[in-house]
Amino acid sequence: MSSPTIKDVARLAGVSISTVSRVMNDSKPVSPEARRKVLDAIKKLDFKPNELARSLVMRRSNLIGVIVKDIAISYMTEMVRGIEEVGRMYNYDILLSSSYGDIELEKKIINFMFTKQVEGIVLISEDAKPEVVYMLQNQTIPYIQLDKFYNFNETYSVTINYKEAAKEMTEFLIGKGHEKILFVKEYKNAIIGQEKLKGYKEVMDAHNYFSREITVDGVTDKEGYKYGEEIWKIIEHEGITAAFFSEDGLAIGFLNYCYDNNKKVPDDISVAGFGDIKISSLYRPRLTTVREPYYDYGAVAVRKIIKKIKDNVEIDSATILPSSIIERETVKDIN
Amino acid sequence: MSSPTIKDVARLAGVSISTVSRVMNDSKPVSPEARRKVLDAIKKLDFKPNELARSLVMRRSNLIGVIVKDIAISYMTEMVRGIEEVGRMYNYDILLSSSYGDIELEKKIINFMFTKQVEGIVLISEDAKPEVVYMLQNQTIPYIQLDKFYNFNETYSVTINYKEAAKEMTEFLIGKGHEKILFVKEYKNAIIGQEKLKGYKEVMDAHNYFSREITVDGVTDKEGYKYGEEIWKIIEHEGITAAFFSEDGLAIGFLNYCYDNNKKVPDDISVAGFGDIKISSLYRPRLTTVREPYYDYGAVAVRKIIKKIKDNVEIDSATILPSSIIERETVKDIN
DNA sequence: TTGAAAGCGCTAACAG
DNA sequence: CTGTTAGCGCTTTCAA
Repeated sequence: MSSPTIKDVARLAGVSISTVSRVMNDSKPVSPEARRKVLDAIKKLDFKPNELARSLVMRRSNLIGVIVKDIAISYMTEMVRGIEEVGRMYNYDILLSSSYGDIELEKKIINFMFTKQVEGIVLISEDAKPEVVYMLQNQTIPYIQLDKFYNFNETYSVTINYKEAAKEMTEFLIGKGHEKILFVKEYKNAIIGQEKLKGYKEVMDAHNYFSREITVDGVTDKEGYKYGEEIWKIIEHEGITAAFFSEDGLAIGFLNYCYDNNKKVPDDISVAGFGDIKISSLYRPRLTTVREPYYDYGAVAVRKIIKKIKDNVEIDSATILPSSIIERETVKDIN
Repeated sequence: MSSPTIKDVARLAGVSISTVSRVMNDSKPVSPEARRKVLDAIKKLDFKPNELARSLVMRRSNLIGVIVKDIAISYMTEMVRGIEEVGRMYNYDILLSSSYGDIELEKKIINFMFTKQVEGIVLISEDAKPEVVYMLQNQTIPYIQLDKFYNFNETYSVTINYKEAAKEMTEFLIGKGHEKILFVKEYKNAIIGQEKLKGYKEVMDAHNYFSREITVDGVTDKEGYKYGEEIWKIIEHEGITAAFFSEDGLAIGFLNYCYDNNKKVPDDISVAGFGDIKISSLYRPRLTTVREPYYDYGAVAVRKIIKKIKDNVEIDSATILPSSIIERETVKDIN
């Protein structure tokens, strides 16, 4: 009934369990004769080693715990993909859990992952709470935080240079002839949002253009839509020609608002986003935006974790990846 | 250095490891005194039981293996969400792997999951190959297949009644005054696509309307776009007023084609989809479509698996969930 | 109510 | 090259 064990294989092959173990792992020389018998027995019994037992004795679970806020958020999915693909290259498997932003649940999940003996953790929670970060810091398993909005510099992470990226986009807009640019910033105290804002401001200042911002309470299309009217008022009132959203979700929501209210993009207003989430290239008009390498965030993160596991060498706390401007259809050249 | 074990707790508490185990699991009466000492020790050492060891002896991993074609496909994500949320309710964790449609990899993953002692498997591969299904059938771990395009009736699954749903949508379109309706079908031999087509045809026949179909080699917006021109020719040539796509992805691609080629939806052509994937309600104009309960597919699937695990009672091979028509903006009332 | 001991399936000295 | 043995960290008889 229950699956065969190494013992069954040994018995059938007429050797000891050590020999079986040795051929399975190629860990020590085994005579061709014995090897053949073992291999035969394995095939005959359709034997599959119990990884749990192996993990127990090896003290290696080959598991990476991934905690996401919500797997349905498309950019998180991209990250998970990166994690999974390179994880598999190194024979690591993914234990996945969603926290839905519930901090107590998140803490429970982390503890739970410890009990499952994960060898590393990547936390994708958008806005990890200090308590949680603290938990992670005060233990020995390597971890990386992949937070799109908040990130604590003391923590291991992989990001782009948000400020530089925002500067580039602002320059891009200016290059297209825009001087009155509105910056729409996510959340109130999102650290990363602040960075983007800084970049925008620096460039505007350098050009002696008047900078104008509005902060929106959220990051999704819902909020972009909700604030549409308010944003539009500013646009009209101040003669804004381009709106630079700190998040694609917000931009898409605003695009929806425009569609529903008969404002033409980019004729009536140019809009730029930040992130290049999946929908941005699918939507019409296609969103011009800053591309963040989500897949690579994940890929690099596991790579760092695995390196730490293998070599136990301290990893640099932050890795900065390149970003780029993706020009599509929502920004008009008004030169 | 390494984390404390049950032995350490026992030593510190001055009791045997059995006693520690008993208080952890409430498995047998323990004197209040001993319990207190154990609890103290646990707290003092910040002891976390090793689930691997426990699983080994209990022969229960509390793991459900989930194999998806690609986690970045949005409806799959929804399913995974359902799996995860109800899984957690029963204390099951998700071991996630993507197959990217590679059948050899898929088989490897399945075997691998067996070695990890998963207690159940849910396979979300869009078009599981017979070989793979065969593997699943010839072993004892419960499994469920969640395939959107192909599904083998002999296999455990949870779906909607595709034919009925397509009938409803066709009736809906007719109710809006459309008589010349084009059905755009995914793939060549997708069984589920056939079902939808049947539903459409039955209704058209019943009304004595001429049915017209085209089969497209794919299911995503890419193909919907690619076939846009061909579809449009048919529309013009045959005076079609509404196009019913067997998949939302296809419909979105076609909507993009229309946008890029200055065809107005729904003024020039009405379009309906099937699935209600995430983008369908975000896109403008919003897509009128058939809603499939993706989250519930996943939720019901695990529930069935867990029931099988717990009660070892045979589960009905297919569960049919309700679907519904979501009326939005892409279908015009031409009555 | 408790502890000793066996064992889950496997790996890794150790001796031969 | 091979078998014996001692665990990995935990649960669970079995006696006491």
